[in-house]
Amino acid sequence: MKYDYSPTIDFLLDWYEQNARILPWRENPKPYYVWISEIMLQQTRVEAVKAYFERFIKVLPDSKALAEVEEEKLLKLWEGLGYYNRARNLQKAAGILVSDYGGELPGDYGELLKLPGIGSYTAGAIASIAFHIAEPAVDGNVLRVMMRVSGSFDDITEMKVKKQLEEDLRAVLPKDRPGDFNQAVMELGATVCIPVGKPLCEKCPLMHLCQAFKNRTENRIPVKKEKKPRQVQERTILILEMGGRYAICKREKKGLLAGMMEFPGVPGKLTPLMAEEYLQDLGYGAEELIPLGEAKHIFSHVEWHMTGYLVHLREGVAEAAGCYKTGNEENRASLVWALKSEIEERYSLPSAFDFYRKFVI
DNA sequence: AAATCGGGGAA
DNA sequence: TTCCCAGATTT
Repeated sequence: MKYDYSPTIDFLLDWYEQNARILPWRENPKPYYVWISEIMLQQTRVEAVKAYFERFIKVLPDSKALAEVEEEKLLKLWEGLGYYNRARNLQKAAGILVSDYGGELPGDYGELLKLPGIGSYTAGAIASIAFHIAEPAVDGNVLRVMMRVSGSFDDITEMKVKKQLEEDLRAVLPKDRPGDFNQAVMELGATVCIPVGKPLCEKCPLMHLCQAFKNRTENRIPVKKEKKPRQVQERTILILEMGGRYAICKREKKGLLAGMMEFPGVPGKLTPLMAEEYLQDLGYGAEELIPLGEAKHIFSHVEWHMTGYLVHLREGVAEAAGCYKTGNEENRASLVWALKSEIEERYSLPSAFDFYRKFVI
């Protein structure tokens, strides 16, 4: 249902002036900085983004630098942030900016929306914050705050609900300060109208006009569909060591952790005997096989239960084997024999492997 | 419309 | 444990 949010505007703008947090990307909200920060902030908390943002713009200060950087270096900068296609889309978009837009972001909502990695939220955020264009930026915060304000039990996981809210907000957005308004709602959602635990309604500038507060339904809004349980995958991780170097290989181009580096892995939970046999079949004669224990890593929709072994190989056997076949995965991925320092400084090894990474010395 | 894609902090 | 985060893209 359509709702008139215009009464919230002045309260939100006044509140934001007093309560805006100091954030790195707010100090100088030029389009490139707003863009990078907004991409990093997708499904990621402000606190986690701060350090990544500062390091990123130091190494890649503009879209030209981003367009030209080696992918390996880009992914290393992104290591640990997750959703790695965000980084690749960032670089694709930078290439388009350099070739079609003189290296600058376009000050137009529709043009922004065309760029890879930029959807309706991010286009609105960049347009309003960096260019003062009156477009809404509806994220999870805005949906939660506004559904509570209007007392709506609409399911916010449905796209049409988001579309409706965007439409309602576009109609009333203050033309002089659209960026401040959008940020005000998000700030309020992050610090007062919080998603988990009891919202701090007594501190809220919208308390007197909030339907959820009036009806005491703030803890029942927003409504969301329940998500399906995660699938559990057993996996055996092999840390192959030979002459002080460790084997890592590139994951497939598609799917989970696409194109990131990993320790060789095999689907299933292998016992020491099975692991030894597996290596033998591949032509790797293990000198010693040390169980490293079990580790769990939880992704959003999959759960890895890992069993790890440290395998000391005899010098030369790896060359004999030539390449490494990773379990049931059809392709044969060539191994990179890396030093500890190279794994730390050069190759992007996702956090999923943190537990076993410790055993690389 | 539903599934996929990371990781971490808080309750 | 579960939830959810300044979502976008693919199926």
